[in-house]
Amino acid sequence: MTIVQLEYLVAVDTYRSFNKAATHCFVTQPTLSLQLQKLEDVLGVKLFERNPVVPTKIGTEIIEKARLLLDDYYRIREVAQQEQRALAGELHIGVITTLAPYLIPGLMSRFRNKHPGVKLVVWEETTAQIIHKVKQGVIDCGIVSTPLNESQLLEHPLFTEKLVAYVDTTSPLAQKKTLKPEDIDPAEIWVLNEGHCLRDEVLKMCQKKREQPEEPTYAFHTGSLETLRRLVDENGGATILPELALTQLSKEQQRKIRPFKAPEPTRSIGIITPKTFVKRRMIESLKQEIVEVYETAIQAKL
DNA sequence: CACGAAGAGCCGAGGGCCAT
DNA sequence: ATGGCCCTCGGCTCTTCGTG
Repeated sequence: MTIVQLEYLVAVDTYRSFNKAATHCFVTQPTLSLQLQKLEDVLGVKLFERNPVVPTKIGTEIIEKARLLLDDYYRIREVAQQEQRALAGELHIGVITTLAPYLIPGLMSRFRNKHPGVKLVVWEETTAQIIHKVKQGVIDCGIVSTPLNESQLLEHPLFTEKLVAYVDTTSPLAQKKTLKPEDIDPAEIWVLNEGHCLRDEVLKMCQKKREQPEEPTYAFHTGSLETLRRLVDENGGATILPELALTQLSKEQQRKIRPFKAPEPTRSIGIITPKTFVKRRMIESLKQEIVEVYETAIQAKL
């Protein structure tokens, strides 16, 4: 049994025609027929019915295994090719909406300068959508809040950022210089809509010391931290923001920041990939650039 | 290292089968 | 009868392996 025979097998299944499969494999039809015949001889089973070309029951089972095996074979080749070449190609990344506006602009320009051969394609999504797309192979990796504990995925840690309160001057919370999570009433803060991991983290954090879990009173369905911040500016109240969202604030806005007392609440950001991910060098470079963008942004804020 | 035999893989030509 | 599809056959090229 050879890889070529398995490629012919899968091609015949795909095109359901020896002729079209042969054209696709860049050989003549007799060559493909002969190889398939040999494969059938070696395996001792008939893989296809002819006229019309339909896989047999055992053929269907074998084709399924052949597809998996060829997938691994192509991955091995890609790994070897990547080692030989400069970084090139496309890298599809999913980024959670609470991170993308503060990370991606800087990351795009840095990455393009260092790796001009790589085209970054970024998808701004919720965590659930990113997990789904990574598992489906639609995107190569996702930048999300970790841990997720998904058995099919690998998590590569990037950085841990602090969470702070953003409090309007009219709020009683503004009287304190530092806060404890239990100072904040979850029913009285602006939060993201459902599906965003930061919403869950914030509600969990504020409800730790409360007996009855509370749902936020304010109803505004947004996935944007900028909208939350402006809601506080215009309507009063408070919200919880990650550190990266504090860059580029005006002096007046900076006065609304209230850090938490130690141990400060944080969120961990990491890259998720399928366990069998291929573009290792690209993702390693991506990790390095993200950490540098984060550190530069945090230092600029200080 | 050079050479020849054997085997593998390919192609074009031609034939058989089947549906229209 | 015709056309499409697949199989078989004969011959060519290339690679591998054994031998001197």
